[in-house]
Amino acid sequence: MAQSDTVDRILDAAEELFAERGFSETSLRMITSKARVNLAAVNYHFGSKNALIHAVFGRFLTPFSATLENAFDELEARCGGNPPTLNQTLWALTESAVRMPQRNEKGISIFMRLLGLAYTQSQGHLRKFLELEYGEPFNRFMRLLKEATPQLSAVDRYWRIQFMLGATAFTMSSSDALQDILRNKLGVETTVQEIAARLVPFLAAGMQAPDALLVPPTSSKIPVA
Amino acid sequence: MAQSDTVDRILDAAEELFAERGFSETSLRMITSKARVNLAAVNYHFGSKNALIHAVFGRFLTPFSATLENAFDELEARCGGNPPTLNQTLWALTESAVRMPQRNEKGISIFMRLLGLAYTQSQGHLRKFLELEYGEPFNRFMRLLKEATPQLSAVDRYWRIQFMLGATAFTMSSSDALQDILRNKLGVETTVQEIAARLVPFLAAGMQAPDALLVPPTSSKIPVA
DNA sequence: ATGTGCGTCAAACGTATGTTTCAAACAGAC
DNA sequence: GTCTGTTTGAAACATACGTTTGACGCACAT
Repeated sequence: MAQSDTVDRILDAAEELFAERGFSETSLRMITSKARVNLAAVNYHFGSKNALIHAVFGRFLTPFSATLENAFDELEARCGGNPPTLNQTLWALTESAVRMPQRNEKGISIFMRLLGLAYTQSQGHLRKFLELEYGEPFNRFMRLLKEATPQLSAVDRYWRIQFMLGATAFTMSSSDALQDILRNKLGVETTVQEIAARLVPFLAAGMQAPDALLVPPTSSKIPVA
Repeated sequence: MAQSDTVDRILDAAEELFAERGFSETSLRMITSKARVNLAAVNYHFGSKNALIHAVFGRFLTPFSATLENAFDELEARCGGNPPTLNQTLWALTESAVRMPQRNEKGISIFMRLLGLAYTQSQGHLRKFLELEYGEPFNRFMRLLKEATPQLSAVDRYWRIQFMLGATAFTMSSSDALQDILRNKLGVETTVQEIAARLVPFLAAGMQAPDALLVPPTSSKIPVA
Protein backbone atom coordinates (compact mmCIF):
# COMPACT_ATOMS: atom_id res chain seq x y z
CA MET A 1 0.00 0.00 0.00
CA ALA A 2 1.86 3.00 -1.38
CA GLN A 3 4.57 3.95 1.06
CA SER A 4 4.36 3.08 4.64
CA ASP A 5 1.32 4.16 6.51
CA THR A 6 3.38 2.78 9.36
CA VAL A 7 4.31 6.31 10.38
CA ASP A 8 0.69 7.37 10.68
CA ARG A 9 -0.38 4.24 12.47
CA ILE A 10 2.38 4.84 15.02
CA LEU A 11 1.35 8.47 15.45
CA ASP A 12 -2.31 7.54 15.88
CA ALA A 13 -1.58 4.90 18.47
CA ALA A 14 0.95 7.04 20.31
CA GLU A 15 -1.36 10.02 20.40
CA GLU A 16 -4.16 8.02 21.94
CA LEU A 17 -2.02 6.18 24.45
CA PHE A 18 -0.11 9.29 25.52
CA ALA A 19 -3.38 11.11 26.04
CA GLU A 20 -4.88 8.44 28.23
CA ARG A 21 -1.81 7.33 30.17
CA GLY A 22 0.84 10.02 30.01
CA PHE A 23 4.27 9.84 28.44
CA SER A 24 6.40 7.90 30.87
CA GLU A 25 3.61 5.45 31.52
CA THR A 26 3.33 4.58 27.83
CA SER A 27 5.98 2.23 26.52
CA LEU A 28 7.07 1.86 22.92
CA ARG A 29 5.91 -1.72 23.08
CA MET A 30 2.38 -0.64 23.93
CA ILE A 31 2.44 1.80 21.04
CA THR A 32 3.81 -0.60 18.46
CA SER A 33 1.50 -3.40 19.45
CA LYS A 34 -1.55 -1.13 19.33
CA ALA A 35 -0.40 0.13 15.94
CA ARG A 36 0.44 -3.44 14.86
CA VAL A 37 3.90 -2.50 13.69
CA ASN A 38 7.30 -3.78 14.63
CA LEU A 39 8.97 -2.42 17.74
CA ALA A 40 11.97 -1.18 15.80
CA ALA A 41 9.78 0.92 13.52
CA VAL A 42 9.57 3.76 16.04
CA ASN A 43 13.30 4.19 16.30
CA TYR A 44 13.66 3.70 12.56
CA HIS A 45 11.14 6.37 11.57
CA PHE A 46 11.45 8.82 14.44
CA GLY A 47 14.83 8.15 15.98
CA SER A 48 13.78 8.05 19.61
CA LYS A 49 10.78 8.08 21.90
CA ASN A 50 11.23 11.77 22.64
CA ALA A 51 11.28 12.55 18.93
CA LEU A 52 8.06 10.58 18.59
CA ILE A 53 6.48 12.72 21.30
CA HIS A 54 7.56 15.84 19.42
CA ALA A 55 6.11 14.44 16.21
CA VAL A 56 2.78 13.74 17.91
CA PHE A 57 2.59 17.34 19.09
CA GLY A 58 3.80 18.74 15.82
CA ARG A 59 1.13 16.92 13.85
CA PHE A 60 -1.73 18.81 15.46
CA LEU A 61 0.05 21.89 16.78
CA THR A 62 1.39 23.07 13.43
CA PRO A 63 -2.00 23.36 11.73
CA PHE A 64 -3.51 24.67 14.94
CA SER A 65 -1.02 27.48 15.32
CA ALA A 66 -1.63 28.47 11.70
CA THR A 67 -5.39 28.49 12.30
CA LEU A 68 -4.85 30.54 15.42
CA GLU A 69 -2.70 33.11 13.69
CA ASN A 70 -5.40 33.53 11.07
CA ALA A 71 -8.07 33.91 13.73
CA PHE A 72 -6.04 36.59 15.46
CA ASP A 73 -5.36 38.33 12.15
CA GLU A 74 -9.05 38.36 11.34
CA LEU A 75 -9.99 39.53 14.81
CA GLU A 76 -7.55 42.42 14.79
CA ALA A 77 -8.63 43.38 11.28
CA ARG A 78 -12.29 43.37 12.34
CA CYS A 79 -11.47 45.60 15.30
CA GLY A 80 -9.44 47.97 13.14
CA GLY A 81 -7.10 49.74 15.51
CA ASN A 82 -9.05 49.11 18.72
CA PRO A 83 -7.76 46.22 20.78
CA PRO A 84 -10.07 43.19 20.81
CA THR A 85 -12.03 42.59 24.00
CA LEU A 86 -11.20 39.85 26.45
CA ASN A 87 -14.21 37.80 25.37
CA GLN A 88 -13.31 38.13 21.72
CA THR A 89 -9.76 37.03 22.40
CA LEU A 90 -10.79 34.02 24.42
CA TRP A 91 -13.36 33.00 21.87
CA ALA A 92 -10.90 33.33 19.02
CA LEU A 93 -8.70 30.83 20.78
CA THR A 94 -11.55 28.50 21.63
CA GLU A 95 -13.02 28.53 18.16
CA SER A 96 -9.66 27.80 16.60
CA ALA A 97 -9.31 24.78 18.83
CA VAL A 98 -12.82 23.51 18.29
CA ARG A 99 -12.81 23.99 14.53
CA MET A 100 -9.63 22.10 13.91
CA PRO A 101 -10.22 19.26 11.48
CA GLN A 102 -10.45 16.19 13.67
CA ARG A 103 -9.10 12.77 12.85
CA ASN A 104 -11.91 11.21 14.85
CA GLU A 105 -14.58 12.08 17.36
CA LYS A 106 -12.14 11.94 20.23
CA GLY A 107 -9.79 14.26 18.40
CA ILE A 108 -10.29 17.43 20.32
CA SER A 109 -10.30 15.92 23.75
CA ILE A 110 -7.09 14.09 22.97
CA PHE A 111 -5.68 17.35 21.71
CA MET A 112 -6.61 19.13 24.94
CA ARG A 113 -5.45 16.38 27.16
CA LEU A 114 -2.07 16.33 25.46
CA LEU A 115 -1.66 20.06 25.92
CA GLY A 116 -2.55 19.71 29.57
CA LEU A 117 -0.05 16.93 30.00
CA ALA A 118 2.63 18.96 28.28
CA TYR A 119 2.14 21.67 30.82
CA THR A 120 1.73 19.40 33.81
CA GLN A 121 4.26 16.65 33.37
CA SER A 122 7.63 18.22 33.76
CA GLN A 123 9.17 16.84 30.58
CA GLY A 124 11.96 19.30 30.01
CA HIS A 125 12.57 18.35 26.41
CA LEU A 126 8.92 18.84 25.52
CA ARG A 127 8.66 22.28 27.00
CA LYS A 128 11.76 23.41 25.16
CA PHE A 129 10.44 21.98 21.93
CA LEU A 130 7.07 23.70 22.31
CA GLU A 131 8.56 27.05 23.28
CA LEU A 132 10.95 26.98 20.37
CA GLU A 133 8.41 25.83 17.83
CA TYR A 134 5.18 27.48 18.93
CA GLY A 135 6.19 30.30 21.23
CA GLU A 136 5.15 33.01 18.80
CA PRO A 137 1.35 32.51 18.72
CA PHE A 138 1.47 32.06 22.48
CA ASN A 139 3.19 35.40 22.94
CA ARG A 140 0.72 37.01 20.63
CA PHE A 141 -2.13 35.65 22.74
CA MET A 142 -0.49 37.09 25.82
CA ARG A 143 -0.17 40.48 24.17
CA LEU A 144 -3.86 40.46 23.24
CA LEU A 145 -4.75 39.59 26.83
CA LYS A 146 -2.70 42.51 28.04
CA GLU A 147 -4.40 44.95 25.71
CA ALA A 148 -7.80 43.59 26.68
CA THR A 149 -7.26 44.15 30.39
CA PRO A 150 -5.56 47.53 30.70
CA GLN A 151 -7.17 48.07 34.09
CA LEU A 152 -5.13 45.29 35.66
CA SER A 153 -1.73 45.87 37.16
CA ALA A 154 1.03 43.81 35.60
CA VAL A 155 1.24 41.63 38.68
CA ASP A 156 -2.49 41.02 38.91
CA ARG A 157 -2.69 40.24 35.22
CA TYR A 158 0.22 37.87 35.48
CA TRP A 159 -1.38 35.85 38.23
CA ARG A 160 -4.81 35.82 36.68
CA ILE A 161 -3.38 34.49 33.45
CA GLN A 162 -1.83 31.71 35.47
CA PHE A 163 -5.21 31.00 37.01
CA MET A 164 -6.78 30.83 33.57
CA LEU A 165 -4.13 28.53 32.23
CA GLY A 166 -4.52 26.37 35.29
CA ALA A 167 -8.26 26.03 35.06
CA THR A 168 -7.99 25.21 31.36
CA ALA A 169 -5.07 22.83 31.43
CA PHE A 170 -6.29 21.03 34.50
CA THR A 171 -9.83 20.61 33.26
CA MET A 172 -8.79 19.47 29.85
CA SER A 173 -6.10 17.18 31.11
CA SER A 174 -8.51 15.18 33.19
CA SER A 175 -11.51 15.64 31.00
CA ASP A 176 -12.13 11.98 30.32
CA ALA A 177 -12.14 11.08 33.98
CA LEU A 178 -14.32 14.07 34.78
CA GLN A 179 -16.75 13.21 32.04
CA ASP A 180 -17.02 9.71 33.44
CA ILE A 181 -17.91 11.08 36.86
CA LEU A 182 -20.43 13.43 35.34
CA ARG A 183 -21.99 10.65 33.33
CA ASN A 184 -22.26 8.42 36.36
CA LYS A 185 -23.32 10.94 38.98
CA LEU A 186 -25.49 13.27 36.97
CA GLY A 187 -26.32 11.16 33.96
CA VAL A 188 -25.23 13.83 31.51
CA GLU A 189 -23.20 13.63 28.35
CA THR A 190 -20.84 16.51 27.71
CA THR A 191 -18.92 17.54 24.63
CA VAL A 192 -15.73 19.51 24.59
CA GLN A 193 -17.62 22.36 22.95
CA GLU A 194 -19.96 22.52 25.92
CA ILE A 195 -17.10 22.49 28.36
CA ALA A 196 -15.45 25.31 26.48
CA ALA A 197 -18.71 27.23 26.45
CA ARG A 198 -18.82 26.94 30.23
CA LEU A 199 -15.16 27.62 30.74
CA VAL A 200 -14.89 30.88 28.79
CA PRO A 201 -17.45 32.83 30.86
CA PHE A 202 -15.85 31.54 34.03
CA LEU A 203 -12.43 32.72 32.90
CA ALA A 204 -13.69 36.06 31.65
CA ALA A 205 -15.49 36.75 34.92
CA GLY A 206 -12.47 35.81 37.00
CA MET A 207 -10.20 37.89 34.82
CA GLN A 208 -12.39 40.94 35.30
CA ALA A 209 -13.03 40.47 39.02
CA PRO A 210 -12.67 43.51 41.27
CA ASP A 211 -9.12 44.16 42.28
CA ALA A 212 -7.54 41.57 44.50
CA LEU A 213 -6.01 41.82 47.94
CA LEU A 214 -9.29 42.39 49.72
CA VAL A 215 -9.47 41.34 53.33
CA PRO A 216 -11.32 38.07 53.62
CA PRO A 217 -14.95 38.51 54.65
CA THR A 218 -14.58 36.36 57.73
CA SER A 219 -13.25 37.60 61.04
CA SER A 220 -9.89 36.27 60.00
CA LYS A 221 -6.50 37.81 60.27
CA ILE A 222 -4.66 36.33 57.32
CA PRO A 223 -1.60 38.36 56.45
CA VAL A 224 -2.43 39.47 52.94
CA ALA A 225 0.45 41.82 52.59
CA MET B 1 18.30 7.79 68.15
CA ALA B 2 15.05 6.55 69.64
CA GLN B 3 13.34 4.50 66.98
CA SER B 4 14.15 4.93 63.38
CA ASP B 5 13.81 8.32 61.88
CA THR B 6 14.42 6.32 58.73
CA VAL B 7 10.71 6.35 58.06
CA ASP B 8 10.53 10.13 58.27
CA ARG B 9 13.63 10.66 56.20
CA ILE B 10 12.14 8.46 53.49
CA LEU B 11 8.85 10.35 53.63
CA ASP B 12 10.60 13.72 53.45
CA ALA B 13 12.69 12.72 50.46
CA ALA B 14 9.81 11.01 48.69
CA GLU B 15 7.50 13.95 49.21
CA GLU B 16 9.96 16.38 47.71
CA LEU B 17 10.95 14.19 44.78
CA PHE B 18 7.39 13.20 43.94
CA ALA B 19 6.38 16.84 43.99
CA GLU B 20 9.07 17.95 41.62
CA ARG B 21 9.22 14.97 39.27
CA GLY B 22 5.99 13.00 39.50
CA PHE B 23 5.50 9.46 40.71
CA SER B 24 6.61 7.26 37.84
CA GLU B 25 9.60 9.47 37.16
CA THR B 26 10.86 9.10 40.71
CA SER B 27 12.63 5.83 41.46
CA LEU B 28 13.07 4.25 44.85
CA ARG B 29 16.79 4.60 44.38
CA MET B 30 16.52 8.36 44.01
CA ILE B 31 14.43 8.49 47.17
CA THR B 32 16.67 6.30 49.28
CA SER B 33 19.84 8.02 48.17
CA LYS B 34 18.38 11.46 48.86
CA ALA B 35 17.21 10.21 52.26
CA ARG B 36 20.56 8.47 52.81
CA VAL B 37 18.92 5.18 53.77
CA ASN B 38 19.22 1.74 52.32
CA LEU B 39 17.20 0.83 49.29
CA ALA B 40 15.51 -2.05 51.07
CA ALA B 41 14.20 0.23 53.79
CA VAL B 42 11.32 1.41 51.66
CA ASN B 43 9.95 -2.04 51.05
CA TYR B 44 10.65 -2.99 54.64
CA HIS B 45 8.82 -0.06 56.22
CA PHE B 46 6.11 0.57 53.65
CA GLY B 47 5.77 -2.66 51.72
CA SER B 48 5.76 -1.23 48.22
CA LYS B 49 6.24 1.96 46.26
CA ASN B 50 2.51 2.47 45.98
CA ALA B 51 2.12 2.16 49.72
CA LEU B 52 4.86 4.75 50.14
CA ILE B 53 2.91 7.12 47.91
CA HIS B 54 -0.16 6.57 50.07
CA ALA B 55 1.89 7.24 53.20
CA VAL B 56 3.22 10.49 51.76
CA PHE B 57 -0.31 11.68 51.13
CA GLY B 58 -1.59 10.43 54.44
CA ARG B 59 1.04 12.30 56.40
CA PHE B 60 -0.18 15.72 55.37
CA LEU B 61 -3.74 14.93 54.37
CA THR B 62 -4.81 13.49 57.72
CA PRO B 63 -3.99 16.58 59.80
CA PHE B 64 -5.22 18.80 57.03
CA SER B 65 -8.59 17.13 56.81
CA ALA B 66 -8.96 17.42 60.59
CA THR B 67 -8.11 21.13 60.44
CA LEU B 68 -10.54 21.55 57.62
CA GLU B 69 -13.38 19.82 59.46
CA ASN B 70 -12.82 22.15 62.41
CA ALA B 71 -12.82 25.19 60.15
CA PHE B 72 -16.09 24.09 58.60
CA ASP B 73 -17.59 23.36 62.02
CA GLU B 74 -16.65 26.80 63.22
CA LEU B 75 -17.92 28.46 60.07
CA GLU B 76 -21.29 26.74 60.21
CA ALA B 77 -21.61 27.51 63.90
CA ARG B 78 -20.88 31.17 63.27
CA CYS B 79 -23.51 31.29 60.55
CA GLY B 80 -26.06 29.54 62.73
CA GLY B 81 -28.54 28.00 60.35
CA ASN B 82 -27.81 30.18 57.31
CA PRO B 83 -25.55 28.57 54.76
CA PRO B 84 -22.10 30.18 54.61
CA THR B 85 -21.40 32.37 51.61
CA LEU B 86 -19.13 31.33 48.77
CA ASN B 87 -16.41 33.68 49.93
CA GLN B 88 -16.57 32.37 53.47
CA THR B 89 -16.35 28.79 52.28
CA LEU B 90 -13.39 29.46 50.03
CA TRP B 91 -11.60 31.36 52.74
CA ALA B 92 -12.17 28.61 55.25
CA LEU B 93 -10.46 26.21 52.91
CA THR B 94 -7.64 28.59 52.08
CA GLU B 95 -6.94 29.44 55.69
CA SER B 96 -6.86 25.80 56.65
CA ALA B 97 -4.29 25.14 53.97
CA VAL B 98 -2.15 28.16 54.72
CA ARG B 99 -2.19 27.65 58.46
CA MET B 100 -1.14 24.04 58.38
CA PRO B 101 2.06 23.57 60.32
CA GLN B 102 4.72 23.38 57.64
CA ARG B 103 7.73 21.15 57.74
CA ASN B 104 9.66 23.78 55.81
CA GLU B 105 9.13 26.90 53.76
CA LYS B 106 8.32 24.88 50.66
CA GLY B 107 5.69 22.92 52.56
CA ILE B 108 2.55 24.36 51.14
CA SER B 109 3.64 24.42 47.55
CA ILE B 110 4.73 20.79 47.78
CA PHE B 111 1.37 20.01 49.33
CA MET B 112 -0.47 21.67 46.47
CA ARG B 113 1.67 20.20 43.79
CA LEU B 114 1.11 16.71 45.14
CA LEU B 115 -2.62 17.22 45.14
CA GLY B 116 -2.46 18.40 41.57
CA LEU B 117 -0.41 15.40 40.55
CA ALA B 118 -2.82 13.06 42.29
CA TYR B 119 -5.59 14.48 40.18
CA THR B 120 -3.68 14.68 36.94
CA GLN B 121 -1.57 11.57 36.76
CA SER B 122 -3.91 8.72 36.19
CA GLN B 123 -2.68 6.58 39.07
CA GLY B 124 -5.74 4.47 39.72
CA HIS B 125 -4.60 3.20 43.08
CA LEU B 126 -4.01 6.71 44.38
CA ARG B 127 -7.39 8.00 43.44
CA LYS B 128 -9.08 5.07 45.10
CA PHE B 129 -7.00 5.57 48.21
CA LEU B 130 -7.82 9.27 48.43
CA GLU B 131 -11.51 8.80 47.81
CA LEU B 132 -11.73 6.08 50.41
CA GLU B 133 -9.69 7.90 53.02
CA TYR B 134 -10.54 11.56 52.56
CA GLY B 135 -13.77 11.60 50.62
CA GLU B 136 -15.78 12.91 53.53
CA PRO B 137 -14.31 16.40 54.00
CA PHE B 138 -14.25 16.75 50.24
CA ASN B 139 -17.93 15.95 50.01
CA ARG B 140 -18.64 18.38 52.80
CA PHE B 141 -16.81 21.11 50.90
CA MET B 142 -18.86 20.28 47.84
CA ARG B 143 -22.07 20.50 49.85
CA LEU B 144 -21.10 23.92 51.19
CA LEU B 145 -20.33 25.08 47.67
CA LYS B 146 -23.71 23.84 46.55
CA GLU B 147 -25.53 25.71 49.30
CA ALA B 148 -23.52 28.84 48.56
CA THR B 149 -24.43 28.83 44.88
CA PRO B 150 -28.09 27.82 44.72
CA GLN B 151 -28.50 29.78 41.49
CA LEU B 152 -26.31 27.37 39.55
CA SER B 153 -27.55 24.26 37.87
CA ALA B 154 -25.94 21.04 39.04
CA VAL B 155 -24.00 20.67 35.82
CA ASP B 156 -22.79 24.26 35.77
CA ARG B 157 -21.73 24.02 39.36
CA TYR B 158 -19.93 20.78 38.74
CA TRP B 159 -17.84 22.21 35.94
CA ARG B 160 -17.12 25.46 37.71
CA ILE B 161 -15.83 23.52 40.68
CA GLN B 162 -13.51 21.69 38.34
CA PHE B 163 -12.30 25.02 36.99
CA MET B 164 -11.64 26.24 40.52
CA LEU B 165 -9.74 23.12 41.47
CA GLY B 166 -7.73 23.43 38.29
CA ALA B 167 -6.75 27.04 38.77
CA THR B 168 -5.79 26.33 42.36
CA ALA B 169 -3.89 23.12 41.93
CA PHE B 170 -2.10 24.33 38.83
CA THR B 171 -1.06 27.67 40.30
CA MET B 172 0.09 26.29 43.59
CA SER B 173 1.81 23.35 42.05
CA SER B 174 4.10 25.48 39.95
CA SER B 175 4.30 28.38 42.31
CA ASP B 176 8.03 28.07 42.76
CA ALA B 177 8.69 28.38 39.05
CA LEU B 178 6.12 31.12 38.72
CA GLN B 179 7.58 33.07 41.59
CA ASP B 180 10.98 32.90 39.96
CA ILE B 181 9.57 34.36 36.76
CA LEU B 182 7.77 37.06 38.67
CA ARG B 183 10.87 37.95 40.60
CA ASN B 184 12.93 38.17 37.45
CA LYS B 185 10.47 39.86 35.11
CA LEU B 186 8.62 42.15 37.45
CA GLY B 187 10.98 42.38 40.38
CA VAL B 188 8.32 41.42 42.92
CA GLU B 189 8.37 39.04 45.84
CA THR B 190 5.26 36.99 46.43
CA THR B 191 4.17 34.80 49.30
CA VAL B 192 1.71 31.95 49.17
CA GLN B 193 -0.66 34.05 51.23
CA GLU B 194 -0.61 36.79 48.63
CA ILE B 195 -1.24 34.34 45.84
CA ALA B 196 -4.19 32.98 47.77
CA ALA B 197 -5.47 36.51 48.31
CA ARG B 198 -5.43 37.02 44.54
CA LEU B 199 -6.80 33.61 43.73
CA VAL B 200 -9.90 33.65 45.91
CA PRO B 201 -11.52 36.73 44.29
CA PHE B 202 -10.75 35.27 40.88
CA LEU B 203 -12.45 32.02 41.80
CA ALA B 204 -15.41 33.69 43.46
CA ALA B 205 -15.99 35.89 40.42
CA GLY B 206 -15.77 32.96 38.04
CA MET B 207 -18.05 30.90 40.21
CA GLN B 208 -20.67 33.63 40.18
CA ALA B 209 -20.37 34.52 36.52
CA PRO B 210 -23.61 34.90 34.55
CA ASP B 211 -24.97 31.62 33.39
CA ALA B 212 -22.93 29.82 30.82
CA LEU B 213 -23.82 28.66 27.33
CA LEU B 214 -23.99 32.15 25.92
CA VAL B 215 -23.38 32.55 22.24
CA PRO B 216 -19.88 33.87 21.70
CA PRO B 217 -19.77 37.60 21.05
CA THR B 218 -18.15 37.18 17.67
CA SER B 219 -20.02 36.37 14.49
CA SER B 220 -19.39 32.74 15.15
CA LYS B 221 -21.65 29.75 14.95
CA ILE B 222 -20.15 27.39 17.46
CA PRO B 223 -22.52 24.59 18.36
CA VAL B 224 -22.88 25.23 22.07
CA ALA B 225 -25.75 22.85 22.54
C1' DA C 1 18.99 -10.63 -14.40
C1' DT C 2 21.08 -7.85 -11.15
C1' DG C 3 22.32 -4.65 -7.95
C1' DT C 4 20.63 -0.82 -4.84
C1' DG C 5 17.74 1.43 -1.09
C1' DC C 6 14.29 1.31 1.76
C1' DG C 7 11.34 -0.76 5.05
C1' DT C 8 10.36 -4.70 8.07
C1' DC C 9 11.33 -8.37 11.17
C1' DA C 10 12.90 -11.27 15.24
C1' DA C 11 16.31 -11.15 18.40
C1' DA C 12 19.40 -9.31 21.34
C1' DC C 13 21.73 -5.44 23.85
C1' DG C 14 22.62 -2.71 28.06
C1' DT C 15 20.44 -0.37 31.62
C1' DA C 16 17.13 0.79 35.21
C1' DT C 17 13.38 -0.47 37.70
C1' DG C 18 10.66 -2.60 42.02
C1' DT C 19 11.28 -6.21 44.96
C1' DT C 20 13.52 -10.04 47.69
C1' DT C 21 17.06 -12.28 50.21
C1' DC C 22 19.88 -13.25 54.07
C1' DA C 23 23.52 -12.11 57.03
C1' DA C 24 25.06 -8.62 60.22
C1' DA C 25 24.14 -4.98 63.69
C1' DC C 26 21.40 -3.25 67.03
C1' DA C 27 18.06 -2.49 70.82
C1' DG C 28 16.00 -3.62 75.25
C1' DA C 29 14.35 -7.44 78.69
C1' DC C 30 15.64 -10.84 81.65
C1' DG D 1 25.95 -11.64 79.22
C1' DT D 2 22.51 -13.72 76.59
C1' DC D 3 18.62 -13.99 74.16
C1' DT D 4 14.84 -12.04 71.00
C1' DG D 5 12.73 -9.28 67.90
C1' DT D 6 13.55 -5.30 64.98
C1' DT D 7 16.14 -2.56 61.74
C1' DT D 8 19.93 -2.01 58.42
C1' DG D 9 23.38 -3.56 54.79
C1' DA D 10 25.14 -5.24 50.30
C1' DA D 11 23.92 -8.03 46.82
C1' DA D 12 21.10 -10.32 43.82
C1' DC D 13 16.57 -11.19 41.66
C1' DA D 14 13.31 -10.99 37.72
C1' DT D 15 11.25 -7.94 34.73
C1' DA D 16 10.54 -4.03 31.71
C1' DC D 17 12.34 -0.44 29.32
C1' DG D 18 14.53 2.26 25.03
C1' DT D 19 17.59 1.19 21.62
C1' DT D 20 20.57 -1.40 18.25
C1' DT D 21 21.66 -5.03 15.23
C1' DG D 22 21.85 -7.78 11.08
C1' DA D 23 19.37 -10.68 8.12
C1' DC D 24 15.51 -10.66 4.94
C1' DG D 25 12.02 -9.12 1.37
C1' DC D 26 10.58 -6.18 -1.97
C1' DA D 27 10.28 -2.52 -5.44
C1' DC D 28 12.59 -0.32 -9.16
C1' DA D 29 16.48 1.47 -12.17
C1' DT D 30 20.03 -0.11 -15.00
